[in-house]
Amino acid sequence: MEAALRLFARHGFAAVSMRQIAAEVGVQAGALYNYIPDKQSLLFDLMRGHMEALLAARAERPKGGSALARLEDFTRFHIRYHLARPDAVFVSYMELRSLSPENFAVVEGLRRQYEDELESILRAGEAEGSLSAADPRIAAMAVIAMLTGVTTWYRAAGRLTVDQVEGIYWDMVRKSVSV
Amino acid sequence: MEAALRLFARHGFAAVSMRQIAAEVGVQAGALYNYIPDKQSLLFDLMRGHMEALLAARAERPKGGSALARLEDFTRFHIRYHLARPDAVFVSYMELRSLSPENFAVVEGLRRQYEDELESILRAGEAEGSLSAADPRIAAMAVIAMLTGVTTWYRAAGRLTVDQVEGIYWDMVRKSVSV
DNA sequence: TCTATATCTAAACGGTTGTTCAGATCAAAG
DNA sequence: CTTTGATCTGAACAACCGTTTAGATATAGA
Repeated sequence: MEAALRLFARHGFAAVSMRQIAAEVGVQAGALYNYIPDKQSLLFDLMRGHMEALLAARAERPKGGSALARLEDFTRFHIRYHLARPDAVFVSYMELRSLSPENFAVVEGLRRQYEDELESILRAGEAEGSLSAADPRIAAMAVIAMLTGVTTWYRAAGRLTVDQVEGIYWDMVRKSVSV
Repeated sequence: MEAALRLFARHGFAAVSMRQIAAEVGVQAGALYNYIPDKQSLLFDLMRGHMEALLAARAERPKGGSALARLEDFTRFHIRYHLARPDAVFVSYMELRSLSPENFAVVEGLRRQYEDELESILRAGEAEGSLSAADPRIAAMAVIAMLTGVTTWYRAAGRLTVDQVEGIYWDMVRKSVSV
C-alpha cells in the first residue's frame, strides 16, 4: 500500500503498472493479488483510508468553544495533518476521476462530511456575529482550497516550519471571514 | 487539440489513448501523426499554449493604479479567465507530472511568471501601507490556490453567476490581505 | 517429521499501448 | 487531364497492460 501510494502520487494511477508496484516491494506482480482483488480496489482503499483517517483525526479535536476558536483549530489541524502526509493528500485530490462511479460516490461523501464541518463553523460564526461569510458554503470551499494548496509548495527543508506556515495561513483565514 | 484537451481533462493524460483521440475527431490514430510528433508534445503544446494565453490575456490588463485596484483586477480576471476554460485549467494543474522534465521546466517557468505578478502586487501594497501580507510569496500562493479552487465546484447551471462568484471571492481576498 | 496453509514465481492470457509505414485517396495547381 | 503534395487508412511492430493459474517454495503447528 505504501509503495503504491508513493508511485501513484509521483506518476499518477493510470501511469503506474502493477509490475512497478510489485518491483517496488520485491515481488512479482501476481503476488499482489493475494492481498487485493484488483488495481481499482487498491486505489479505492488508499483513498477511502485517507479520508476516514482524516475524519477520525478531526473527530478527536475539541468540539466546543467559540466559532473563532473552532475555525482556528480547523485551520491549524488541516495544515498540520495534510503536510504530514503529502502523498495521500495528492492522490486523494488528483485521482478522483480514476475511481469507478460507485467508489467515487463513497469518497465524495467522506469529503463532503469534512467540508460540512467547516461550513457549519462559518454559519455558527455568522450567528454569533463573530464571523462574516457572504456565502458560507463557498467560503468553506475557498478556505479549504487555500489551505490544501500548501501541499503544492511546502518543503520540509524550506525556510518555514509547519508552525510558521500555520500562523501565516491562520492569519489570512481569520481575516478573510472577519466581520 | 480540442478533443485531446477534453479527453485529458475527463480521464487524465495517461488514461487516454491516441486511438480514443483519433476516434473523437473521426480519423485513425496514425493520421494524428501528420500534426504532432508524439503524445508528449500534444500535452506540452496544450499546457504551454494555455499558460502563454493566460499571460498574454493578463498582460492586456491595466498595469497602473493602486495596489488594491490591481489586486481586485487580478482576482476578478483570474476567476473569469479560469471559469471560461475549465478543461485547460484542469489539465494544466493536474498533468504537470505527466510532462517530461524539460517540458515541465518550461510550464513551471510560465506559471511562476503569473504567480510573481500577484506577489509583486502584494509587495507594492505592503509598501503603500494599503495591504498586509506577512509573507507575500506565500500569500500569493494561498490566494491563487483559493481562486483556482473555484473551478472544482463552479457549474454554469448552478445558483451563482460568474459576477457573483467574483464578488464573493474578491471580498475574501481583500480581507485576507487587509491591514 | 509430516501436514496444512500462506505466499511466491513464472508463464501465459487476450487485449491495448504509442508509433511507423506502404499504399490509397483526396484536393488543388499547372 | 495530369501531377503534386497533403492527408488518410489499415496493418503491422514490439512492448506493455491487468489478471489468472499451475506449480514451487516457505512457514508454522501437530
